[in-house]
Amino acid sequence: MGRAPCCDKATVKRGPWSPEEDAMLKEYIEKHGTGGNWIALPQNAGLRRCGKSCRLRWLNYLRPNIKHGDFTDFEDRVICTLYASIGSRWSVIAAQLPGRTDNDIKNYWNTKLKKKLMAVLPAMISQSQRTASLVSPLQAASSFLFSPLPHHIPSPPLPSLPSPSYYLPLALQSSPLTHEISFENPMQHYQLQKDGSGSIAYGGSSGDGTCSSSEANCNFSSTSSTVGGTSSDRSVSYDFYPYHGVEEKENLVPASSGGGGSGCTVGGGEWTQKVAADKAWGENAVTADYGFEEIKQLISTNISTTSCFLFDENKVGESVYY
DNA sequence: AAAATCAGCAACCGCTCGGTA
DNA sequence: GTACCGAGCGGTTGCTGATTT
Repeated sequence: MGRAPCCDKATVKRGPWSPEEDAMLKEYIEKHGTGGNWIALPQNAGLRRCGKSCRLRWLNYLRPNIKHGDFTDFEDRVICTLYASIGSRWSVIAAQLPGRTDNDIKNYWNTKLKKKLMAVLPAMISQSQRTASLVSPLQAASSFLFSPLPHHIPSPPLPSLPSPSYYLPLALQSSPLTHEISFENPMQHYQLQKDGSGSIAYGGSSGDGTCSSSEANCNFSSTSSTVGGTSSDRSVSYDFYPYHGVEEKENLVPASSGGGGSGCTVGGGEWTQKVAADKAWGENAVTADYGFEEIKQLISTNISTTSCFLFDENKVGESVYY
């Protein structure tokens, strides 16, 4: 037996919304709010629409401060970085981009961003293979696609951040920041140091957790991490997007209790994702025929190498977790 | 100029999750 | 403890305008 439909499809209007319907819905919600009951709302508002349809229309189109149109490089980066970290959780990604809806981002990814990456990656991969570059194909692709972020983004001081070292992509950082503050503070400078296990962990500096607009090394994005030291000492400066709004299970796990120094784990392992070893850039031949998963894995691999810095010199090609 | 193809996006569908009786 | 219900989410569909043949 199937689930009962949420509304009577025979009496409910479907398809595109007319301006009149938009006006009715907008007027009703502005006057009365949603009342936390989308099912009853269309009837109260005098609309012959399904409650779900009303909700969708409001959230994706009529809600105030909705941004439509071109996505900026900054938004592209946020989407790519978060997609690599958490996958297709569009609502979470949308929460990081004020004015953007999950539907918008999803459409944008599927129609443009994915293709953009696909178009550039093959060339970048072959280049990195030719030059045995330390820069991953996706890093190169990202640099190619996205110009550096402007340094004039206002950055009021951030609250202190936890100081322990972490083995997680900082894109998964659960921050107490408000949405607005988070947006105003898209960058956070972290120092990474190689630890004794061969992995490199984050070392957040709680006392100096600000990133003023005048700081020249505020190069947000995992794909544009700058190597702050020599390749031998592997001291790396890393700038990240303070991610918040994730569930408890996604919270950072301190290195001391986490993956034992051999991997990047998330929560109780529920979000642990295996990245196929043979997708590791530079390790094996990579074809230009990328599918959705391949792109994700490539990005993930990139995140692993630039955000987690978990490449184990002794076990090259071993599965990487994040 | 017309037909075919492509791309973008709004909207729908069905599932999961959380709250509650 | 469980069944039910509504909200929310992500995947998919289908319409429409743009572009190509």
